[in-house]
Amino acid sequence: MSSNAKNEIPKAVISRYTRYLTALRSLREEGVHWVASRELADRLHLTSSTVRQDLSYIDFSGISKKGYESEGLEAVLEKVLGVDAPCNVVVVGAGNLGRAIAQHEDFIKRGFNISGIFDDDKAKIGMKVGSLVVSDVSSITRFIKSGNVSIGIIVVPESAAQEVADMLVKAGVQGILNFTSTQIDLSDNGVVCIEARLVECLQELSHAISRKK
Amino acid sequence: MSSNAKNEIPKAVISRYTRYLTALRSLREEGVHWVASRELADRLHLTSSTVRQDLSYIDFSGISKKGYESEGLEAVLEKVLGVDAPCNVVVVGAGNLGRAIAQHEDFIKRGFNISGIFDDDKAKIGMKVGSLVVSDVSSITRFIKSGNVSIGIIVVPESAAQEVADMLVKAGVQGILNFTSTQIDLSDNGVVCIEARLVECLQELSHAISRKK
DNA sequence: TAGATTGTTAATCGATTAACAATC
DNA sequence: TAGATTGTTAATCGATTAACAATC
Repeated sequence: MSSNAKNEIPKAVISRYTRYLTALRSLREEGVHWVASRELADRLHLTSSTVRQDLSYIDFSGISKKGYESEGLEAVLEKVLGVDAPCNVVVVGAGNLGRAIAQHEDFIKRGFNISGIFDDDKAKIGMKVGSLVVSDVSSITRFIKSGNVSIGIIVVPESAAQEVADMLVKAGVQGILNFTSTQIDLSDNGVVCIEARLVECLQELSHAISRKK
Repeated sequence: MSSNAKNEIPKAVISRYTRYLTALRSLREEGVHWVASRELADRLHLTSSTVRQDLSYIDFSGISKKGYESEGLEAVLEKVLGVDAPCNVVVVGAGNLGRAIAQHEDFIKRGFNISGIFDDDKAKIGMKVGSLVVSDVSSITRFIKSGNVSIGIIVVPESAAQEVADMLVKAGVQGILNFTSTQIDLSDNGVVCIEARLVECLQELSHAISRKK
C-alpha cells in the first residue's frame, strides 16, 4: 500500500522515470511481466534502494517476493510523465541535423509526432523531408496555433537560436528542446526549455578520458 | 591566489565547465576580455556563488573588481576538460541521424574531427557523406587502431547498440557517445559512455509541460 | 579612499544509500 | 513456514547557496 500524493516529485526522480520507462518497454518486448527493483536497478546501473525510493512517489505498489507488474508500472509512469497521449512537435531548421531529427523513428515510436519542419532559407523551403515538406518559417505561428503543437525543437545555427525560441514562445508552444549550444533565455513566460547540449556531452567524455591517463 | 590542486573535481562542476566554455567562446566573439562571476552566472542561469565555487577547483584566479580574464579562463578550462587538442571520432550507423551527426559543424568547430562513418547495410556502404564515404563496419577495428580514434558515436537501431559498443571497446576507443535509448553495459573495461537520451529529453519536457496544467 | 568583486568557509538543501520491519 | 522483496525511515553523501573577510 503505497500512495504518496506528494505534490512535487524531485527532478532527479523524474529524469530516472524516463529511463525506467525505456527499460519497461524492452521488458514488455521480452515478454517479462514482473520485475524486481534489483533487476530494474541492474539494467540502469542504479541501486535497488534508489528504484524503490523513486517508485514511492507514485501511486503504484509492488508485491513482496514478486516485484512490480511491468505493464501496470509502464502505464503509470507514462501518465506521470504526460506521455500517455501523442503530442505534436515542430522542428525549426532544415539543415542536416534538423532533417534527421524530423525523421527520427524513435520519436514517432514514443508518441512524439513531428508535424512540421521550417526554415528561412529559400533553397530549403519546399524540400521533401520524409513525408513532410519544409515550410517557410514565417508561416510557423499560424501552423502552431492551428495544429495543436506543444513542443518546438530548435536545430538552427547558434546565432539564430534565441530569436527562434522567442518566435516559438510567441506562437504558443509550451516546451522547447534546444539542440544548439546557445543557452536559451525564457524570462518568466511559463515555457520550459531543455538543452540537448551535444557538444557538451562530447566534452564531458573528453574530460573523463583524459582523467584516466 | 587560488590553486586548489584537488585531485577530484565534482561531476556537476565538470558538467558546468563545458557550459562556461561555450559562454566564454561567445564572449570572445563579442570581444569581451573580462567577465565577472555574476555576468557568467546570469548567462547560464546560475548564481555567482556557484560560479566562484566551481572556479575554485582550478588553478586560475580572478581579480577583485575586474572578474576573470576570459581568454585565459577559456584556455584553462579547455585543458581541464581535455579539449585543448583535436580528437578523432567515428560514427557507427549511417541512417539519417548518423549521417547528420557525421556532418555536424558544431562538432568540428569544437575540435571533434569525425574521421569515419560505418554501417553494416550494403545499400549504405559506399554512400558519400560530406567528405566521407560510408565504410563496412567489419573494417572498423583496423580503422580505429590505425587512425588514433578515441571516441565512437553509436547511432544504430536500439537492438544493435550493445553489440556495436562491444565492438568499439574491443577496437580500442576510450569513450562512447550513445544516441540510442539502450543503456550500454561496459563492465569494467575502463571505457566511459555518455548517453545522449534524446527521447528521454522530450519525455522530461512532456512532464514539465503537463505539470503546469 | 570607497566600492565592487573575489575566494573560501559554513550552512542549507537535495539526492542517494543503508537498514530493517512488514508482507506476500 | 521460510525466504525474498517491498516500502519507508534515518543516515550519509554531495551540491548549492549565503555570508563575509580579503583584496584590488
